[in-house]
Amino acid sequence: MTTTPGDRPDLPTVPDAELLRLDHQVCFSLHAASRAFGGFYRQALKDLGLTYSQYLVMLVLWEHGPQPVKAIGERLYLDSGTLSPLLKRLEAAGLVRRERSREDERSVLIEPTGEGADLRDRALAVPRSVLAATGLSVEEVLGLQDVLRRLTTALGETADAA
Amino acid sequence: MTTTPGDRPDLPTVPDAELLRLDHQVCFSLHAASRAFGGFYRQALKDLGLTYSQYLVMLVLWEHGPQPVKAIGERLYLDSGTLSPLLKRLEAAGLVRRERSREDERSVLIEPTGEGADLRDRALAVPRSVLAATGLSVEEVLGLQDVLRRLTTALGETADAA
DNA sequence: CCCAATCAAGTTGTACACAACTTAGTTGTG
DNA sequence: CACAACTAAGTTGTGTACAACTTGATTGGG
Repeated sequence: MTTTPGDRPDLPTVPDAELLRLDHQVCFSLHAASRAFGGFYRQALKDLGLTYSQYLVMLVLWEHGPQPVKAIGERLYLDSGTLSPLLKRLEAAGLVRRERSREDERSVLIEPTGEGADLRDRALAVPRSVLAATGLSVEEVLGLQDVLRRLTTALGETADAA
Repeated sequence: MTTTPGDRPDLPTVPDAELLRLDHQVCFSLHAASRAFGGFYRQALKDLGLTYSQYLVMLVLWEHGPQPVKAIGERLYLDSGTLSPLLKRLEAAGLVRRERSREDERSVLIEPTGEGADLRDRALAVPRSVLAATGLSVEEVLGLQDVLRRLTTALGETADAA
């Protein structure tokens, strides 16, 4: 016990109840903020006919062009169990095409349709309203992202270790 | 590029692509961090037989005692659509009792069983390992929480407005 | 007193997320 | 060449989230 994360020699004597409360607040405030974001995006994306996760996939396609399911999954940290049905829904909505690769028959290439590509212009309104809605300064946003990325990396590594 | 974030008067001229990318990173890094946390908790809670959300409910019950579904929902920002099935699973696991209130027959009181109360001691190990796994200093954790809480509030308010 | 509005839970339907598994295609090595 | 190991998608099952709705209880205004 008495885990000392780095820079202070005197934080060991944190009582159980405090630790529990601190922990509760970290994981929970993150969870709550993520869901609040989800709620905002649900509104903002409603007339584009996209869910938040579908929007993330379209962002990847708009930014990096056609690519296999695997590559999309690596960018978004999602596996085929999540992406396969999601991509089928995007296909059913007429926004992407799914095409089995000739070079490697295991791979399926995802590419935006004309309609999917056109959607990008309308999607530009979304980030503007989101940025305004956060009420955060740009410095805070950048700082937040830095902490979150380190957190994601650290948690990912310990998960691998376990 | 005109990458002058924040404190200058000339930030309006942020090009579309930048805005889109910034936005992508905020919502996505939050989403990714939240899911990384989820993965870590999945491991840490496995031998307690709890999911992350069930753990949050138990935290509320351990900290504030027996209370109606409504109150739990207000603390965790969850509605009955999420809580009702979750609480049934906790009941089936023998960790809580659900009892219709006599004063107000609409309300259902949730209270930990003996087994549910006992689980608290074993759960104390979880926050220790989580705190260690984050790799963050206490200052960073507190700063993070502050930003996240303001973010949640701000996004919640604009959602109400819409 | 009565009934419309409100309220707490629960239900239904959709969409992630993810573990565990299956299927089919590819690759490296003996 | 053969075949085991690996890989990419997809499938299945469980568990959140959340909108929209239903049910039954409570309450406030006329």
